[in-house]
Amino acid sequence: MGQEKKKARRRYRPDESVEDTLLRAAWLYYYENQNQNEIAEAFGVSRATVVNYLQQARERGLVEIRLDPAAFNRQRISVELCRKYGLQEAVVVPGTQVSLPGVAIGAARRLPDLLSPGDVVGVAWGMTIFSLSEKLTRRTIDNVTIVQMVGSMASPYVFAAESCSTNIARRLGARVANFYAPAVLSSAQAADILMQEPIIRTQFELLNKINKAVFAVGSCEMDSHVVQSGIASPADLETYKARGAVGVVCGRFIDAAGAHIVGPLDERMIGITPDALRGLSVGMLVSNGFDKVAGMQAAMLGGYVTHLVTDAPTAQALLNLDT
Amino acid sequence: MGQEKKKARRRYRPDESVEDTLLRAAWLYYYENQNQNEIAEAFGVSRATVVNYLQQARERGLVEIRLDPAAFNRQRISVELCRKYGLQEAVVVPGTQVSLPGVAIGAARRLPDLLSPGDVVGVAWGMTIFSLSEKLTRRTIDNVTIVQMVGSMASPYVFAAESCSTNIARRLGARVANFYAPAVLSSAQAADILMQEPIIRTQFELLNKINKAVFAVGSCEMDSHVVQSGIASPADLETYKARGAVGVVCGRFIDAAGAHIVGPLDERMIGITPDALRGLSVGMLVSNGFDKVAGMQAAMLGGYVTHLVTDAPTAQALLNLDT
DNA sequence: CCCGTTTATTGACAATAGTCAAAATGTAAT
DNA sequence: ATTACATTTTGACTATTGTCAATAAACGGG
Repeated sequence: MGQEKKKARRRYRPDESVEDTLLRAAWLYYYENQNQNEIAEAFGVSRATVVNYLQQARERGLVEIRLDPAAFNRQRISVELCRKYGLQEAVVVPGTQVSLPGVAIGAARRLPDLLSPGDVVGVAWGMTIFSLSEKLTRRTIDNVTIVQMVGSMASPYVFAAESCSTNIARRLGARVANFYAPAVLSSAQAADILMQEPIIRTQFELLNKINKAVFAVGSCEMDSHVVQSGIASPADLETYKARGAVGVVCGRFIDAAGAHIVGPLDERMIGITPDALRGLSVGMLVSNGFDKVAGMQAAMLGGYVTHLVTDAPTAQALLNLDT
Repeated sequence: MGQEKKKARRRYRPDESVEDTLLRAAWLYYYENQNQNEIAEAFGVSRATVVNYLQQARERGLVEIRLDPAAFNRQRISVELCRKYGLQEAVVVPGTQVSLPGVAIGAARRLPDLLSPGDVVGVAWGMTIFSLSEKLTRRTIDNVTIVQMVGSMASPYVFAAESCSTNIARRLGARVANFYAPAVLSSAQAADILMQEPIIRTQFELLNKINKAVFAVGSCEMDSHVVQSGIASPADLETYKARGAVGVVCGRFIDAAGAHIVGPLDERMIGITPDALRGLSVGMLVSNGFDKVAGMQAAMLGGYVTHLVTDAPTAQALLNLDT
């Protein structure tokens, strides 16, 4: 009838679930290499709408773009790190800069692949882990439990400590068990009392069941996370440093060999001890920065780490260290 | 110095392996959402070169774009197919047309996910399987053996029968065991003699070890694959049809319930029998087209199928059938 | 050292994709 | 019905990406 341009004006598409539409669009675009114009025509919508469909499909996790993890492990620097520290895997984020967002992306992309149904995953908290938690894309893994490994603190950063575990759990469609306790109390007695609380005991029982864990190391500089977050005072820090501390894992100080240094703070702390991190099927250390190198090495020598995520400059620094 | 435009003319990048470069480019592009201009600048090359890097990264399988398999299984039509035919999974390729390339892409994208190290995978041959084999992207899975399930024939198509298994094996980095025999011989005696040959016996021993299989069904129309490829004469076809044949699996005729119809041809054939396809951990049926519907249903009722890949129109036709 | 060959790279142009404010549609309350 | 509000879609504009023939560097004899 020669008046095709008179558009049958839009209606919502009720006859088909939204996901089906997104999936169809994504299929044509990514698998059949049709362009947005062709898809728009096939669907009878504008191209801009197709752009939206594709965006939504990506947001919902219907489309996943991933770099082959095996390729990272083939990198020279990664191979050398694995050999030097006996790691299962080292993801070295490319780039010449020390980049927190970079390692967070790297860890976020890798983590879901390392999890299986039934896992109980311990999660520390801090800037790095929080950043990781935000870069994770939605991807449900059945029957996973995320367990906060260290009590919360009023954070010096913009995020709440428990949001690390909570974010991760939400994005993975997992259960979450947070600590309803501060990381450090004012006295050993207070800590003891709290430790008797059923809700805290339950958390510790869960901590005994973790088979995988994700954590960073903190440095022993004065501006480090342990101090900033109020877990340790500058004086505490000095005490531990005098006893050989080179890094912090889950709020606990470790020496150059990775051994847990039990000091005055420890009896007032609520959280996992490093020893419980040994022998897990996945111990993912996510850290970068030259100030962390000593601590990272210690953590690896201590046997807490099976999977390392860091960036190229930090990786190189780790390789340059003496063993 | 004001003369930045004077380009330091290109040299090959020797200091770094090619893959590292590709991986770095892909990282920045896909994970850090930098555009090609930024990457070109960072690398000190032209943007066109970055385009090439990214293309190569995709070709080498460093980048993988995948649609969430779970999403396909959430589709109404897929759920209904699974229920009706007791399948583990039904991948229904979106679209309103019957599309061979479509199902080939669908199967090619799904197949690697279903394989694990150590698998021995039986592969039939035909137009569909060949198409699948060409759409597969390179992705190595350790210690996989691909076994041709049906003897070869001078194919009426452009491809050689054994190229189905060979292509698949190559793309998966797997071993391949092809049949050095025709699918059908002129007499039962000839078949018997051939069956005694060590090289053929070895192949059959391997066929007994397959734990997964990929195949299509053929129709019983006069223009069907079995006839075209010379396995069956039109007269043979009529004989089997008179005995209730509705489809062909691995060159063997099956009835509406999926039972293998043993007829005059069978004793002259070299290849797996349908019964050996039952009980595998993956039996992937890849087929589409209205002429195949009866055969597909028969194959599913016969218990040969755990995973179905088809297109939307064919899927709908399968659902419309009486059981 | 020269010269043909191969490979990697580039610039200019064409094609494709993303953005955003405005308009159309759906929804829910009055 | 009518209105106010939220959501979806759209067109026009801009940004980004892909193509391809031309060109420079590396390679491999003779």
